[in-house]
Amino acid sequence: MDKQVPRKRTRIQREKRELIREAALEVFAQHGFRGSTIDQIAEAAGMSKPNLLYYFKNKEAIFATLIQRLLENWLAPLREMDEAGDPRTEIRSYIRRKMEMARDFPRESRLFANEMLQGAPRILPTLEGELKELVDEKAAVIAHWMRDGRLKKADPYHFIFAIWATTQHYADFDVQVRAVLGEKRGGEGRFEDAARFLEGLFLE
Amino acid sequence: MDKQVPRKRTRIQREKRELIREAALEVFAQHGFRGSTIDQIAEAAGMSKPNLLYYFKNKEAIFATLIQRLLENWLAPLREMDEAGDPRTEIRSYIRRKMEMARDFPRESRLFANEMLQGAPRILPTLEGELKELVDEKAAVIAHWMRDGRLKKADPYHFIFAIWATTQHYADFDVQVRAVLGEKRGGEGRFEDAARFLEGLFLE
DNA sequence: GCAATTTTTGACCGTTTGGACAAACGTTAA
DNA sequence: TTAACGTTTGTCCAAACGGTCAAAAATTGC
Repeated sequence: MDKQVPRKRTRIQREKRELIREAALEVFAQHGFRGSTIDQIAEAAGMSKPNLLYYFKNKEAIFATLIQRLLENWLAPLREMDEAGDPRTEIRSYIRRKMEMARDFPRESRLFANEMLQGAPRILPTLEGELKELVDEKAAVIAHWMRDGRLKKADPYHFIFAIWATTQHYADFDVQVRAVLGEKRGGEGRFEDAARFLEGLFLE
Repeated sequence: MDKQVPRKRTRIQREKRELIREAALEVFAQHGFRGSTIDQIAEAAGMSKPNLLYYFKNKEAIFATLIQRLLENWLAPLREMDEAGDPRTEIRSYIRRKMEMARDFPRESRLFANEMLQGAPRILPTLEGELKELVDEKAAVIAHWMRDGRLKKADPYHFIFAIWATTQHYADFDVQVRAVLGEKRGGEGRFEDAARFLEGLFLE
């Protein structure tokens, strides 16, 4: 039984694999896994399909590396929430960071949303394991802050959900947001406006 | 040029078309338009592919009727918000209704989310037209309430976005919510808990 | 009961899809 | 120069896909 040892990668392999990931993110985020084709990704990456399949053994493998990398970045901001810090400052920077992610990495957000809509077939274990653990921990921190009267009392889990929902909304439903806000308010400033609003909402 | 007159429909046609819509909603909501196949929908509806295509001329046509019906129901709750009513009561019932929709019609919510993620190719005009008009109108109502000191001051547009985002989150990201809440709190009561939390968030 | 109509089916078609493969091409280092 | 290795391409395949069609089966109206 020859184990699948991760081969040493050449410079070209590293570059091309990154290029493919970039292209695949674009395509998967818009059409989901089943709705995307290898040809689409290959074209977006400026190479032929067989060439792409030289770097990734199949469609699943491309998706897998994206999802894996996504989850690392996804949990990072919440991890940074520090029990020792000032509650309001901590919450405020968490909202800020989440909002910046919605602005700067909308495709990652949409990829995640797509996976959720499909019932999270590939990351359910991570959600029930790593994510749940992290949220349990941070919810306890928030609950503690609330008990000490340093934050308005509320359900800490739904508090976290609400921050997720509202911030990611500006990435996932960006079309709708821009359509409703129209020319004037739908410009670049919309993320800044949203961040300010959310700070008021969650920290009033 | 023979116009496509909407034929009179038999009882069977009405029933089967409804059955197909039901099946298609299930499939489209999970996989999006491109990710869904006619065969999948036909099987979910308990009929053969050619039989399904006897009732709808193609995949697009099925999707179109779903989207059309969806938009009507989607705007209804916001339409009911009444300027003459008590602001806090109006907001509270809007949140309640939206939350009930997330609980009772999660597939509709996911279908909508899927369309958004793909850039709303089929409903962008409606968003820029009908939806924007409605939101403009209701945002003005809310702004008025706020100016009169009957509601805490905030940006009315982002206020509405936040209600959409948080309520729909419990339908679209249901897997995640259940995974994080776990056995105990992830049961049927989660929608009620969420509704209570959101009332506090938006109205306190 | 029977003719007209509606519904269902199986067989089929052209295209797209994920993926395999060998051959050709390029690069490097002895 | 050449052998070894990494990269790219064109060709091919089987399965899945969206959709058509004629004919069979079921239903309806008289």
